[in-house]
Amino acid sequence: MPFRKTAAPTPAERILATADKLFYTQGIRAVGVDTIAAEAGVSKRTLYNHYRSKDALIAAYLTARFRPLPPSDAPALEQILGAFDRLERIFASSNFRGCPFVNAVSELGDPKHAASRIAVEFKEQRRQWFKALLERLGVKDPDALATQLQILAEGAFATALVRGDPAVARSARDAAETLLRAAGFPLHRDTG
Amino acid sequence: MPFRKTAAPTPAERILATADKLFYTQGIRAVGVDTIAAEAGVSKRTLYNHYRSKDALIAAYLTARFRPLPPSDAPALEQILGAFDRLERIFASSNFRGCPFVNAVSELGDPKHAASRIAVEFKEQRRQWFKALLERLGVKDPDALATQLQILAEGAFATALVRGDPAVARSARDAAETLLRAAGFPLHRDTG
DNA sequence: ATCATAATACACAGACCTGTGTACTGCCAG
DNA sequence: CTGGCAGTACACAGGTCTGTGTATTATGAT
Repeated sequence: MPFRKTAAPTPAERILATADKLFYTQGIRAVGVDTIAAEAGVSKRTLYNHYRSKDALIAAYLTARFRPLPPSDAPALEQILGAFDRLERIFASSNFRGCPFVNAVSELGDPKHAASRIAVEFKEQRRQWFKALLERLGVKDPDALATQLQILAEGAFATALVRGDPAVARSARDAAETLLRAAGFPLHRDTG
Repeated sequence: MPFRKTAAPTPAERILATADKLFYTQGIRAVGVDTIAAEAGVSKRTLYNHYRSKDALIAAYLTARFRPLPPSDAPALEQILGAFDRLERIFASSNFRGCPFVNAVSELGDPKHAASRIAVEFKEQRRQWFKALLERLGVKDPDALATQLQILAEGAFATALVRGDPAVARSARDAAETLLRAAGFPLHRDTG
């Protein structure tokens, strides 16, 4: 089957894309499989032929969102602060509804659900991303600082969700800058 | 009706207490009114006589959780860092399930729901608590720093929820210390 | 003792949920 | 042309959900 990459999306892809949109914007428990199948232009039977249960579809939804940040050889400091800059754009997007992984954990509750494991792994991956860059910078305790930066990003997500104000990202970025400065990186100083 | 304060709780109180426990630990959408009524030892009719709808009960649940921090005349720095210390105990409690306000916003989605308003007000109240203490300290920009501290606390909540690790609170506290130090407060220095 | 209030038990409506069963249609490879 | 496969349409089971209706009992104030 040649040209699959540019051809129309398969039913499975449409189902996943629709689930992603609805799960994220309306909540996992709030959306039924009937709705997903209908919106994906697919019969419910087909949906269950591709995903054995709603839980499996939920797991697939989160797995598909689990993408590593693309590697870059830009300066480490730039990358770290750039991540916070990107948050503001994410928060400003019209359908922003918080972090899908945190939302899933919060909604599902059950720590034994696959969603919990995926969420933990995702967050740890993000933390490691920070850590690798901090190691490249040679800071004293990259692990601790990475955790702190990750907490800042997490807090920005939650606060942006509640307040509905993307500017929170800038506050988080400012705090990140302060933490980096305190770790010995002057950046450009605003005050002489 | 004398002795009401020490007498057995009224049905309305039992309903609210039960709703609080179940909503918080299992999720709002995951718990039905039948369950709440049964667990509160009350007929469903009674529940609906006290709360006109589940949404009203949700709002009452969050309103009841909306309690201001008790005023204290301890040193401002002590109070701020003490707040982060308390987080660790909160996170370690066996039924910790994240921030009920954030969870409600995340679960309900609808920004028009009363829960959203209550959550925004609660978070702003917390921020103002930080801000008042920072003003007392005479920091340069109390508003900005208050937001940053609030973001840290928020991030600690979400991270503790996902990771299930109360020690996150200490990371947040460390970051808060760094931010305060950078604002000109030496605290006690660990390093000469 | 009486009477209003409050709570109870219980059935029910109407909607929605996940998941399955079944029979039919279109399509494509051989 | 034909057989298999993927998808469709549609009904249904069995459960849960919110919210209401109704008739009965308990309680407490006067």
